[in-house]
Amino acid sequence: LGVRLFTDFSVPWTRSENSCLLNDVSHSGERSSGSRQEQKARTRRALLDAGLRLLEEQSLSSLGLREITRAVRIAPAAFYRHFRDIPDLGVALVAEALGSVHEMVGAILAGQDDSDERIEETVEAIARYVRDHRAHLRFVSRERHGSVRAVREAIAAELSRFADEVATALAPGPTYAGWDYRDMRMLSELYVDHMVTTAAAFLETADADEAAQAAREHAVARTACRQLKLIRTGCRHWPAAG
Amino acid sequence: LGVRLFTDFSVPWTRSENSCLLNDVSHSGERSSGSRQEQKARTRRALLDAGLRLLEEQSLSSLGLREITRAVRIAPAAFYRHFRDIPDLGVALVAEALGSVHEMVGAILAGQDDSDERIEETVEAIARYVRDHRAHLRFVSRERHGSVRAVREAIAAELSRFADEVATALAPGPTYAGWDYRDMRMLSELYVDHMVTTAAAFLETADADEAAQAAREHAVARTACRQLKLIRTGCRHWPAAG
DNA sequence: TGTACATCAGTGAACGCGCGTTCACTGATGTAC
DNA sequence: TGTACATCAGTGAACGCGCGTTCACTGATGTAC
Repeated sequence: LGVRLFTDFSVPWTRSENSCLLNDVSHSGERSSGSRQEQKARTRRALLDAGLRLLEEQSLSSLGLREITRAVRIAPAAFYRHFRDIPDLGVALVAEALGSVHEMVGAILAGQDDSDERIEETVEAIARYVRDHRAHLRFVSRERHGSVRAVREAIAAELSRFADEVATALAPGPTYAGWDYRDMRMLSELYVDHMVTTAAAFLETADADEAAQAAREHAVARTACRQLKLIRTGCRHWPAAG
Repeated sequence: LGVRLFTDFSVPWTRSENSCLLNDVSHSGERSSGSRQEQKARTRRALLDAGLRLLEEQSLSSLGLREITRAVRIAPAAFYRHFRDIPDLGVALVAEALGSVHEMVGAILAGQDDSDERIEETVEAIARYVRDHRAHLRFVSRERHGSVRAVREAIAAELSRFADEVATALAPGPTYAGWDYRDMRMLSELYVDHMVTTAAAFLETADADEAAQAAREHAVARTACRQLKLIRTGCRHWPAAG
């Protein structure tokens, strides 16, 4: 057993849909035990990667099982060794995509203050994160309101966790001394929604011309910073005197 | 020529995919001139309605041309008399959906002040609008970041127009006396994004239990109101003193 | 008013195609003795 | 260390099906005289 996995999309050179290729992933140096499950894990990864790549230009509900297995160069039926169906793969992608966002959010929240510099660093962190995880975030942004219920719910659950984390991290700050739970929650939801909107805006700055893209990113960042500063100003004077 | 158009989804009673039905839409009372184009317009409407209905549970990229024509009970080929392809129908739906939102936004902006009552009326207007135009708004929310470029761009263009309208309407207010164009633009974009997010949240309150749905709607409305009040507070103290 | 002709929305059959799922199978990896 | 057996990731052929698009067509509506 063993198959060379492809995640590139080069045109196949054979006419047959599923070409059988010799294994060239030798495990000679590794401890033999576990190599079967390692191979399985590698195929699973290849399926997720290929799916993610295909999802940059389409939505989950139109993604074909055969399309993915073709990209990975395995037989269609092999898909079922790893996922029940396409939505199941989608849920796995959500876990992967938003799991790693938790780290970024944690880093942003650590040692939080509300200085201008902090806001600018936060927006810059989002910009960087989008640049480095474009495919994952495009997927989440697209499927957040997509037609696959299980995926929508998985995303909503993760975003709700983000709101919890933000609320917990901010609450001890001096700005929020008199705030009740509802206030903290509405603020953290506003921040999370703003983060999602900003990330989506960064995603849409993609441009063939590198300079043009940088300029558009800069514009999005400036707007996002001002909006965060406006919200911060609101926080400092909350609840409103009149 | 003439065909009875169906927009209901009842199970067909014949085994043949396209059953030919007698015309029962008589035009006897109408002036004969224009009745051909009226019939065409009626079919077009039926296609849009059926598409919209099907799109409540799927995304545009997975919507089938045959699926729509089956719902309307016309031959698949007849679709091409009205739209070039499915994305083309999608763009028509965007124009329809967001065209009517312009009216609501206009009504909200007319005689704008920033009292608590005003904010609550605004959120209530959004809730009502979502209740009355669920399918249209679900479609827009889903396709805003969907995989069909033409539709995404049409939506983005409309939202940008909303931001313009909001900026123009708010600018004369006393609160915004010292604001430059960039500030007004970032604020109006924040408002538009917030409106979109809130509308999407209302969409997701759908629940079989009517009382449960009302409760969830109320929770969304309360949060949205507080967020708008927070932003308003920010506006009143903008630019930040420290 | 009546007749001959043009228009064109909708038909229905045909096409080639790729889809998701099933199934018995293969053969390398892993294990028990 | 060697042998016999179990496991199971991946195979490849087959299935029935619905898809988007094309085409020559039909026949009611509309128009010119």
